[in-house]
Amino acid sequence: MASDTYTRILDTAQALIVSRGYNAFSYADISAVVGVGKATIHHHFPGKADLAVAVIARYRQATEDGMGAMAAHEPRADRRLAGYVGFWEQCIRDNNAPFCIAALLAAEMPSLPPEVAAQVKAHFDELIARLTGFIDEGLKNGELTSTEDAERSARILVATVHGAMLAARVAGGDAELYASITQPALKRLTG
Amino acid sequence: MASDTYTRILDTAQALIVSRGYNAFSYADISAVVGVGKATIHHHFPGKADLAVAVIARYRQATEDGMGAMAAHEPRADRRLAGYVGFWEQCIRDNNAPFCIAALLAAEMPSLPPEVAAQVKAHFDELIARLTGFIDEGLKNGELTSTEDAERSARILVATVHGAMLAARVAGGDAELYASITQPALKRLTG
DNA sequence: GGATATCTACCGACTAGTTGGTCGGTCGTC
DNA sequence: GACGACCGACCAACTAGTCGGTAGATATCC
Repeated sequence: MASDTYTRILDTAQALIVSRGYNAFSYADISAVVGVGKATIHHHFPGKADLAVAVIARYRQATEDGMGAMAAHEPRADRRLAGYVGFWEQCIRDNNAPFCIAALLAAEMPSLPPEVAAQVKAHFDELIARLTGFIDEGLKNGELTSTEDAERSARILVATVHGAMLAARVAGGDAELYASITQPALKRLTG
Repeated sequence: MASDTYTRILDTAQALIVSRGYNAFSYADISAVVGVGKATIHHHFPGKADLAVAVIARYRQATEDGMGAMAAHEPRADRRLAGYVGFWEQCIRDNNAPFCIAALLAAEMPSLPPEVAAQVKAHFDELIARLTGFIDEGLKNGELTSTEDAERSARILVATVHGAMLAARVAGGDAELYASITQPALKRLTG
C-alpha cells in the first residue's frame, strides 16, 4: 500500500513538473514542500528518472481510468470528446494542473532520460488510441462527421488541444483563449 | 557589427534551447561547442537570461523578415499559409531546428525569467498578428474560407502547428506525422 | 511471553560534480 | 593609452546521489 509520504512526494513532483518541466525541478524542491529529507525521496525513488517515471505512470493510469469511465457512462461520442476538451479547460480555469504533463515533457523529449521518454510516448499512443476509438464509433453511428479518418481526426484534435494549452499558458493561464481555440475544433467533428 | 564569436554563441545557444529548453542548457555546454571560455560568453551576454533574450529577439526578427518577405513576394493568402506550415515541415524533415523555440519556451513559461517570458509572449503576439493579417486578406478576396473570424482562425492554425510539432517530436522527428496533422488544418482554410 | 532478528521509513552529513557568475589580467587594434 | 575580445582561476550555491545510522513496527524463535 502506498504510504502517505510516498504519495505526497509523487503529488509534489507532479505539480513541479507541470510548472517547470523535468529539468528544472530538484529533490531539494520536493524536500522543502513535503517537509522530508532528501534522502527519504531517494529511499522511495532511487533516481530522478524513477520519480518522473512513477509520476507519468500514475498520470497514465488516471487518464485511462477517466477515459474508461467515459466509455462506460457516456454513450454519445460528441459528449465524450467534449468531456476530454472540457476537462483541460476546467484545469486551466482552476489553475490546479493547467497543463498536460506529457505535452510538457514532449517538448523536452531530446533531453529526457530514455525511460521517461518511453512513458511520454506511451501516453501519447494510449491517448490517441482512446480518442480514435471514440471518434470511430461516432463516425459509424453518425454522431460525428469528418472528412478525415478516425485516427487522423484524433491526432488533429489532440494537437489542437496541446497547442491551445501552450497559447493559454503564454497568455498567463487564459481559459477563455483555450476554449476559443478548442471549441471550433470540436464543432468541426460534432457538426 | 556582430563578431564571429558572438554569432556562434548565439547559434549554439539557439540549437541547445531548441533541443533542451531554457533550464537544461548551460554556459559550459556552449563553451565546449564554441571552443571559447565560459567567461567569454559572460562578456558578450552578462547573464543567462540576457543570452536567451538575445536568441529569441534574433528569432523574432528572422520570423518577421520571413513573414515580411512572404507578404511582399507572395500575393496569394493560401500559399502564404502553406509557406508557414511547410517551413516547419521542412525543418523537421532536415532535423536542423525541428521545433519552434518560442513554443518550447512557452511550455516552460512559469519557470522562465520575466524578460525571457516577455519575449516569448511578444513572439506569439507578432506571429498571430501576421497570420491574422494574411487570413483577413484571404477571407476578403475569397482565396480563403472560414466559419471563424481571421484572428481565431490564425490562433487555431498556430495551435495545430505547435501541437503537431509536439506529436512529431514524440514520434522521434516524424515529418510525415506533422504533415498529416497540419495539412487538413490548412485545407480547411484554403477550401 | 520475552528476547531477538528483520524490515521499512526516515534522517543528517557527506560527496563529486555542475551551475551561473566574478575577478584580475593579457592580448591586439585603433 | 584606451578599448574590446578573450581567458584561467576562482566562488558560493546547488545538483543528484551515497552512507551509516536511528526509531518503530512486525515477525521469529526459544
